[in-house]
Amino acid sequence: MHTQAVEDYLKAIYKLAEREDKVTTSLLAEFLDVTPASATGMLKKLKQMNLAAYEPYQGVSLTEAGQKIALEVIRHHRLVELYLAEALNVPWDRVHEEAEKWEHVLSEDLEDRIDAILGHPTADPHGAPIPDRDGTVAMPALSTLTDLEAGQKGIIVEVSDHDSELLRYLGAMNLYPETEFTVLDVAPFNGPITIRSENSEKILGSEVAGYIYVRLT
Amino acid sequence: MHTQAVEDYLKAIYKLAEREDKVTTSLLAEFLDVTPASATGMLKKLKQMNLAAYEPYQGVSLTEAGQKIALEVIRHHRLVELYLAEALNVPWDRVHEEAEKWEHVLSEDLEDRIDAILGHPTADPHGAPIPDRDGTVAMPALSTLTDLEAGQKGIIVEVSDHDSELLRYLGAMNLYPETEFTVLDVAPFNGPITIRSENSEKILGSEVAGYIYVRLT
DNA sequence: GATTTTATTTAGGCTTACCTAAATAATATA
DNA sequence: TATATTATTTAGGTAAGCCTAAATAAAATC
Repeated sequence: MHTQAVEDYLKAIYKLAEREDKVTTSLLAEFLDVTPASATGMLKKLKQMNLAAYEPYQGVSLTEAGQKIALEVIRHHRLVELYLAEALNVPWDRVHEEAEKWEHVLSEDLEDRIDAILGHPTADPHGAPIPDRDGTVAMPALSTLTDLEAGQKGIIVEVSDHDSELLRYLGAMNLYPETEFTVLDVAPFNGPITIRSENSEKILGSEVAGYIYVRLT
Repeated sequence: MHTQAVEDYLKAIYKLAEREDKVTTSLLAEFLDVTPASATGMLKKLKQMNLAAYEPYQGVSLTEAGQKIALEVIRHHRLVELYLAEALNVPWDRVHEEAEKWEHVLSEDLEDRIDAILGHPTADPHGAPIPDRDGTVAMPALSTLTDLEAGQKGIIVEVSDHDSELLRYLGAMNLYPETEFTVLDVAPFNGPITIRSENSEKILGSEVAGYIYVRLT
């Protein structure tokens, strides 16, 4: 078993690598809310443990072993999030922070029980995919709502879970994963996007729209 | 929030004080599986924080503040144990170790949800009382099975949860809390005790019988 | 190409909670 | 009472994981 800090770093590197082409020390440090110096120290350690490929000044990436652990942690996290939402009715804007603590104390046995009770789910409450036990994840190429044009129809697949304020806002508008919609209007110059879903019109600013990942239907 | 080590020490002191008239450094150290020197260090710290009354060479006891925290931790632990057993079907000989990890990451909000789902229970799967939110515990004076004589009837209230081997043994015999029984025979010289419960006779060695807490009916 | 700015690393410290070994206090025994 | 045994504490050290400040490398700008 690795320390919580090691697990957190691996998870962070994995997540950053998904959306940045180079994971730098300072990016990682900012993400984890530590100083770059602390991140440097941990990166050396991760390299030492063969969990990350790291060359000074050149950024970092995960080794296969590191990625495996990262995916295990993410699997724990997302299973717990879903369990909290489904079984304990924790509102979706709070599951993230609770799961952040639980993911590190979940035994494999309990993971299996939760997985079974939930019926081997494939996505967490925000629509993020739950990695398999063996470390495979479905990673469909998604658009964000800002990529669409008036007239297009789609379905919400996932929403960013980093800001709970955003989640409350979306929840209040009933914009959850699986929600279908039609784009009615896209105002120019990064203006608001108007959509129709569940028979009501909703107007979203472009920043919010950028946090909503969709699939065209 | 206190560190996990602080919480563990407070809980240990509370539990030891229940059954020993003096909680010494070495007793505590043995219970927590650390060296007496380490325990001394933590006791100084707990005194410093006003959580424990401690005089060198004189043993330790909890202050009111310390006891409050200890009871909160124990409440968390026992609620989680029960939840694991009821909701996730974790066998009763394993709930203790899982709860040991969870008790430190349980938010008050989640505690409330679990408490409500379980219907505000008063005892964990081993029959140990669950402290109230405000820190009150029912502490009935219990006998152990070894205190009884042939012919007496009783009900199992609680069993010791420290040894999972014991729990499996008792579980195999269906001797859970709430089980009613009649003492048929008590062999002399700490010999085996024969009881009848659920229409079958069971013979228990005196060591095992000493771990079973009962109430006469 | 020289200089400034930004990114990153190194150096040295801190805290928590543990350890071992040595010293001292309390208790038991002769 | 003197001595031996046991219990406890003190002293000094280790490992993680964080910090700040100073040094250095890389990139951007003149």
